[in-house]
Amino acid sequence: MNYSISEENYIKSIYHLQQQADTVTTNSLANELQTKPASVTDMLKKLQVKKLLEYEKYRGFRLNATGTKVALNIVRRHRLWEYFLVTKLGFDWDKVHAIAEDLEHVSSTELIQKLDGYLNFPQTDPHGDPIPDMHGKMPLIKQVSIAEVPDKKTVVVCSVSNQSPEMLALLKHYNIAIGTSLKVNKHFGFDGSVEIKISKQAACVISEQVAKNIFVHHD
Amino acid sequence: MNYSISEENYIKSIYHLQQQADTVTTNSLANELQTKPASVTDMLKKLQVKKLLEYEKYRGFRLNATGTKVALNIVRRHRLWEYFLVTKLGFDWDKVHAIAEDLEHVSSTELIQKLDGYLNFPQTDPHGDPIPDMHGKMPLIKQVSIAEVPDKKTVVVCSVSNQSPEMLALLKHYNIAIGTSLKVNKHFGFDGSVEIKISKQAACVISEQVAKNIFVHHD
DNA sequence: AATAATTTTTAGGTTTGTCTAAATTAAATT
DNA sequence: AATTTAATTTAGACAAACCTAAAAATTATT
Repeated sequence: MNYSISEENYIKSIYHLQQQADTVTTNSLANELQTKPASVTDMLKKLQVKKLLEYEKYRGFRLNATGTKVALNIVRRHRLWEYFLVTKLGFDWDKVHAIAEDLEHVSSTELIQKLDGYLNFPQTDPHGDPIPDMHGKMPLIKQVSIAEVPDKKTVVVCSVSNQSPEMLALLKHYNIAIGTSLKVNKHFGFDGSVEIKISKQAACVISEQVAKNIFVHHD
Repeated sequence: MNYSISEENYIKSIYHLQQQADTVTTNSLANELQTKPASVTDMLKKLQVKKLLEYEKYRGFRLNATGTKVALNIVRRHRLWEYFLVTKLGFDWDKVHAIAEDLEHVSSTELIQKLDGYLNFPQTDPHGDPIPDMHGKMPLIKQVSIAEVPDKKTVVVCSVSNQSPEMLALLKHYNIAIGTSLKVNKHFGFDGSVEIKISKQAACVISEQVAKNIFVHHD
């Protein structure tokens, strides 16, 4: 099956919204896609006819197994291209999203297979988000926020849940990026702040709010 | 200015047809694009309004300066992607066209700039066709068919004008590809056939017809 | 030069994806 | 429980890009 760019964008957005709430509403999807609720309803009918989702009028909707597989394929393409743009073309990781948004719709399976191999089968994209395999299987990467890491443990940053410009500025200031290895020295019970140490830099303290948004995995 | 995928396909096809005849007809364009003449007329009106071509009813049409620039940009993107697909992803050069056809419509200038740099500013695509630069300037590569090369000269294959499956099979048989270096030993006046020698392989004779279709430049 | 054949354009219709405005259903409030 | 508010859907239009069939213009043939 082949889907239009528009259909793919809807499928992908539904998939993303489902990660948070398990059933998606017309308004939230319209908002996500910067379109009008009436347009969403129109497209839902189409996707339902194509048997990609469960949909009951006025009741919300969610992707079924087929729809999820399609979504994961789009996510796979998106994240592989992001990885390519950062590691090969030298883009900053916070600037690749829009371009990957276009590239993800080029749907040659052979292209994606070869790209995957060329990139050496990366497990996560530059933001630390896992890249589904050909069959839609996500690599399991146990990730924990810094707030939950025991003292004295060394970990590797693998994703950042809040990607606002403010957060990115902060990360740049602390010199933290995906792949950065750091040691969690001590948690301060009073305000939940955490002292961390990055390789040869001086130790520094991050607030609980920041600690909760930086995810890491054991080394 | 930004153009739709459809508009870009029309512009590119007009450009290609202009290379041969200098004014393009509705039917030939319809044929090139696998569409109907009526659809072509519709699009021509649009492109005329956007001031990309000279068009007189019933009289044929051609891209103006602006249109040509747009076309060259699309050609540039197409050829850079083809080069990428072959040299980085390991595709066969005769299989990349369709995929590049999709990739060429991703129109981020920054993407193409970085891709160009990553590929080391190639002058020609895998078929030996020149890649226009950012401003639409084509690199001048003096190319001559093997039939015209003087005896005893060593040259590098840079393009093949006939790209039929039969021709490609022949090239594969002789072990000739873009970039292959070969020595032109001797022209046989009787039938125009030519003896060539490729690096460590035994010398072989190609027919005049083949010699006329393989273009080379001096080393 | 008149007619036949071909090419191109116009007229009007279809599909996809969007929209606004109105109607309907569900949820929240009193 | 009745009513107000909010969310969703329907109805009807619109633009882009395509189509078929008919009309108009050009080119070729006799």
